[in-house]
Amino acid sequence: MPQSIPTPPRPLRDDVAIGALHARDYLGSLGALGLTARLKRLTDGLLHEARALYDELGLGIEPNWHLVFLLLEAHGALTVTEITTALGVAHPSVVAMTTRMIERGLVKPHPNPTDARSKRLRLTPKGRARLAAAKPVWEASRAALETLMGETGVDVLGLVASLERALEARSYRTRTLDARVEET
Amino acid sequence: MPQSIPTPPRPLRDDVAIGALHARDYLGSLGALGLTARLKRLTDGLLHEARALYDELGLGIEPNWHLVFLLLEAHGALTVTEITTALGVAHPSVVAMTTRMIERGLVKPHPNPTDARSKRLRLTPKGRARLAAAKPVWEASRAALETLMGETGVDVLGLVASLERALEARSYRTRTLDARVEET
DNA sequence: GTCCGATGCGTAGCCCGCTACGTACTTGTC
DNA sequence: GACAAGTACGTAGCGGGCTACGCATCGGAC
Repeated sequence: MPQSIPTPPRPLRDDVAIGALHARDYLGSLGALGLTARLKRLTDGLLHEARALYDELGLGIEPNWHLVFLLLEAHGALTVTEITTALGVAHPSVVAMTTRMIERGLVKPHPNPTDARSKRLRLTPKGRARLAAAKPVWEASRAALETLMGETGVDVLGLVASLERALEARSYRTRTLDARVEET
Repeated sequence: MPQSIPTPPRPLRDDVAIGALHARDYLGSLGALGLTARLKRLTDGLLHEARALYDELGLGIEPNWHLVFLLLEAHGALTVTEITTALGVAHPSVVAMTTRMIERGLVKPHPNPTDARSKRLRLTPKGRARLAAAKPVWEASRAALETLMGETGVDVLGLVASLERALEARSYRTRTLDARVEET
């Protein structure tokens, strides 16, 4: 039987400061209840650190453009929809990224001869230069992440893949609703 | 030796559509390079699903308020700073959350007799009612997450904790910079 | 050829996280 | 008591994600 949601341990007097509450301690004490918050903190932290690092190194790009760069390098020219399906995000997110990449002259839209609705995006010379400058950093980042994962002694990539698969098979929403019914 | 960043497999003709690229396949093929993006997708997905679920059930709260509710329930009244340190996020994020909770009448600020700069936040009756209504859902969510984690056969919470510890000891930024130097 | 549903892209609007900065109020020190 | 340094909170501004909606174009059915 899983531990239930913690109830007030001992309601302190309201005019008295609580003792030092530390994030890792508090979130950790919640078990699965704090999991999503911790994961969000973790991934947001990685993103923000990456952004700071990119600025520091003067890469002139956003960390999130990473995959778009690699995709365009590998395939020459892609439409917004193609990028969207490859990355598995909502298309407005891709539009937002590519729009800014276009504004900065890293990517250029070319009319699509066979379909006037879409346009193919291609890296500009400047975009290719930024990509080349960023690659060593990505390579270092990859090495750092592999070391980090190695330290944990867990197949992190495999775990992420199995979580993706599990949630694709049965969504978090469904799982929660089902668990709710069973309780009743 | 780790695999390096994939180079264009076979640059397609630009006016030709690429084959079906699927998110899980593409991101998975990148190994560690796609890890942060996949984690972000995963956690954002959980957040958005939770939001939709809360709306569907008419809870009238945001998923992220979860921890603030539990914290206030357990400690009666807390300042913004106390919540900030407990959750381990930047204080403007907490301000944003609590401001909206106050606007919706779930939380009420009380002047702090010993320090005019700060104010203590306390749940209102309405806030306590929302909390009570949400608890069963959190309980179901916890059960669902525990089952999900169990399916993976990995100690997910332990893994997250060890990642947090490892990154706290040596930041992602530092790790990447160091890996960069070693390459040179 | 015409019409209607499907598709591609863009915008609007909401919430999340962060850093940088401003403004009170406290506190420590001379 | 006065002043500097530190602290608590709030705001501004930037980037990220998503859903809902609008508009033009495509494509298949008739």
